[in-house]
Amino acid sequence: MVFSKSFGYALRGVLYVAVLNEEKKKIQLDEIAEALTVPRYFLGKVMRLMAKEGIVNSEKGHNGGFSINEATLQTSLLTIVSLTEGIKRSDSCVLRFRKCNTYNPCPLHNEIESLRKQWTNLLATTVLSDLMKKDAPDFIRSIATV
Amino acid sequence: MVFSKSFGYALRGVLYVAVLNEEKKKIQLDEIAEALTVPRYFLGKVMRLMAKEGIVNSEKGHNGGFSINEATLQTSLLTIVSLTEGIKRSDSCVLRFRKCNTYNPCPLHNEIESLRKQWTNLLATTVLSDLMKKDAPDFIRSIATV
DNA sequence: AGATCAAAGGACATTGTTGTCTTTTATGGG
DNA sequence: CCCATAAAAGACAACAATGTCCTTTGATCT
Repeated sequence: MVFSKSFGYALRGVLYVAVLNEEKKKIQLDEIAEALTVPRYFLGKVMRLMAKEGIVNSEKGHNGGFSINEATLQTSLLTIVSLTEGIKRSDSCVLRFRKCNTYNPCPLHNEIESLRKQWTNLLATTVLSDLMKKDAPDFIRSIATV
Repeated sequence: MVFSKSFGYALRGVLYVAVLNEEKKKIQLDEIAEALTVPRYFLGKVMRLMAKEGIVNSEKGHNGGFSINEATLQTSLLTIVSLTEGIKRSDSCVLRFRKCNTYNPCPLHNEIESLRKQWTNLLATTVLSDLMKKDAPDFIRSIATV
């Protein structure tokens, strides 16, 4: 129930671009990294992945930078988790028992499945716009550092 | 909601010792590692930690090996998680927002806290004896490999 | 066209987890 | 007392996640 740093950088980076969309359409990596106090080049890789997956737009050169698109605000947390966590948190048994599944469940299988479903459901139904506050400066403060 | 390999090795190693207690009191590392198909020396470190924390007993030399004690079967999953996961999965915000807490909650704070509590409660109230089956061979098969 | 800007991409360092091997220490048996 | 045995302990290798730096690519502006 703890996600990678990559996930945190991705989420907060995209949210930063999204919340500033009213003010300026294009945001540069340097600004994001500084505002969020996040390692610049590592954030670059993460944002690149977000752009490649169509969650944000990115443009090179003069007046380049990251900007939101039609998909951005409707992107679910589950999408970002999936992209940044790889296949790590798959459906393997939490207790790391052998061949634990519906037909051959470990002793906690049902309880764990129930929690896992609630958890996945929360991530799947929460989209980025659900997380944003109207008050941009206040919101930025809330995502500024870990 | 996925634990480290160390956790899995610790849990399954201790369970193996516990379920064989009827047959023989002392179990050697070699046997555990082979039965569970687990890296021997790494398991050694993990079992050493379990012994140091009093979750199992260990004795050197002739007729040495690991054995259970009064605490073993009453050890909770939360205890083993805490020992093997360090302080990683602490109470920091799952969304990795800044200073997220009761007074300054992130947008998902309450939902996440609720799930986190259910999860912690499950781990805290489940002890090793809850996981074990009467049928030792069958149980060993169920924990034999990941 | 040339200069400049900003993301893309690749090389490499650091750190933490996992895995392997060797030596040391403690215990019981002959 | 000496030897065999088994865990303890420490050194080191492999691997993945994270973090840093440098070069390349593509776009815009003059």
